[in-house]
Amino acid sequence: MKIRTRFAPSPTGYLHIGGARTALFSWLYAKKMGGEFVLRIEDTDRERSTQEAVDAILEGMNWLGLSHDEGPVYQTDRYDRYKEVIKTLLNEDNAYYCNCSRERLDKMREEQMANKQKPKYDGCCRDKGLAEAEDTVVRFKNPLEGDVEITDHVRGKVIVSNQEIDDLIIERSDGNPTYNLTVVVDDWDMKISHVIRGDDHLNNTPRQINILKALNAHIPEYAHVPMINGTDGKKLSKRRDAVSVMQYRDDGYLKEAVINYLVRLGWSHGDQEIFSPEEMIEKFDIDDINKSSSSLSIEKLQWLNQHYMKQMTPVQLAKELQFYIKQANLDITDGPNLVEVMKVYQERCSTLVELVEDIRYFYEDITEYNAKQAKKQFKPAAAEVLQSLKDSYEALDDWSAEAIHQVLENTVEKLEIGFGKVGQPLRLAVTGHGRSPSIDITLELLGKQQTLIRLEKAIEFIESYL
RNA sequence: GUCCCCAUCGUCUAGAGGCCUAGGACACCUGGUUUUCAUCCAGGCAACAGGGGUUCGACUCCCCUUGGGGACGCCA
Repeated sequence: MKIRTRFAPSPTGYLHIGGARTALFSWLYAKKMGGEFVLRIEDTDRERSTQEAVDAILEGMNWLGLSHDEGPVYQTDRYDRYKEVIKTLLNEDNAYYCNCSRERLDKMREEQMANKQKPKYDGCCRDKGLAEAEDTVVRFKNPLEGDVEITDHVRGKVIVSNQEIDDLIIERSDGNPTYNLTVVVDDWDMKISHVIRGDDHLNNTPRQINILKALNAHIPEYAHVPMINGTDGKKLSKRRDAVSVMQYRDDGYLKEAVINYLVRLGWSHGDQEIFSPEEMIEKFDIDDINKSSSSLSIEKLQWLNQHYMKQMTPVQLAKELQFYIKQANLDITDGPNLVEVMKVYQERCSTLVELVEDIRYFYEDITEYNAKQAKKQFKPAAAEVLQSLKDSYEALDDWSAEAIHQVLENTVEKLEIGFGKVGQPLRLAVTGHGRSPSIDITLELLGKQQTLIRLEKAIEFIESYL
């Protein structure tokens, strides 16, 4: 049998990080098995589904490179089919019309809760043989006795008593089918062999299996993957955590890092931390997915991101950075060649956003000096050092890192002070803060003219301070 | 409340009864390299939730407790 997996989000918001991981797992498994990955949009909730959300999900999938082999299939395009299945269920006495009012249902639930019982539909209309009417819904006739057994690739065997499951609504009073019916029909029709989805659906599985059985349909294999918690170990929260996948891109993370981070959340292969896409496909297996939920760790993501940034070629990195340069409103037309800057900067940052900010001084005037550094480096004596450097650099024709470095050494010797007393004030003068690549390379990239201007400014700054 | 699921360092995890004095990674700390920062290298701190069984022997199996999560919708 051909392996077919699917990702079936409901378009009520962006693609969130947990959904992305589920999609990744489904995608990896399909790829590994030489199967197909289907994208299905579960938009039967007409109230909440939006086109913007569909676009956002597609954008997220696209960014991560989780391409689908089939779809996107929209459930709203398949209403005729759902109607047909519901009719079959009705005809075969596996479903019935129900005219219980919402008020009655609400009241019943309340009473059951008060009686320390699990709220369940009491089957009031189950044997009434009601006909379709204005306010009727269709309910599935769940078996009254026996157990449902789920064999899950992550959980193992899970057994649920049918007494725990009530007669769920499969068609709303407005004629729209509901989730539990549509997933079942779609997974069946689309010949989905493996349903890989979030843990939150585990409780729905027994009722879905019952519907499948009533339909005499093939029951797929299941893998319910655990949830992802926020950085504090609690449920993901929009306020604390970056939940949307695109937020990670905007925050300066490479898709390679995000994918690698996600694959290791709930899955592992021995002690290996870094996986190329090919390795992931080769080594991933749904039987190796962990049972317990995991928490997000931005530090680890940052480490992975830095790893992938270091691994890129300067040209690739420069290309990748374009998006962030635009976002940061930085104009790089005047200043050193970006690729050259990447060469000396790519090991120094953990996100692309940070990288843009770190190289900003090459392309824009310094508006202020880092206060802490200024206090430390811009002491009165530094003005003299900077003046000496400025004089020497002014006279320097060969603006190469080697020559620049030679000047530095000469200055150290001439003034009889330590390297730190020269290098650090100089670094602060030209970059505005205390960190940069080797100071000679930094100056070379910055250029002679800018170097002299900034030295002059720094000297003025120190003198005005006195 | 009822049902279902889960439980190893702060975090991600290895561990499928003896290989465990519980391994790796991130973070953190220390030292080295670096005129700075970062990288890199060396080292360190740090966990089997608790209690009962089963067994010659439990991180590994069973039960209970505790703690966390999920479901209980005319949402998906």
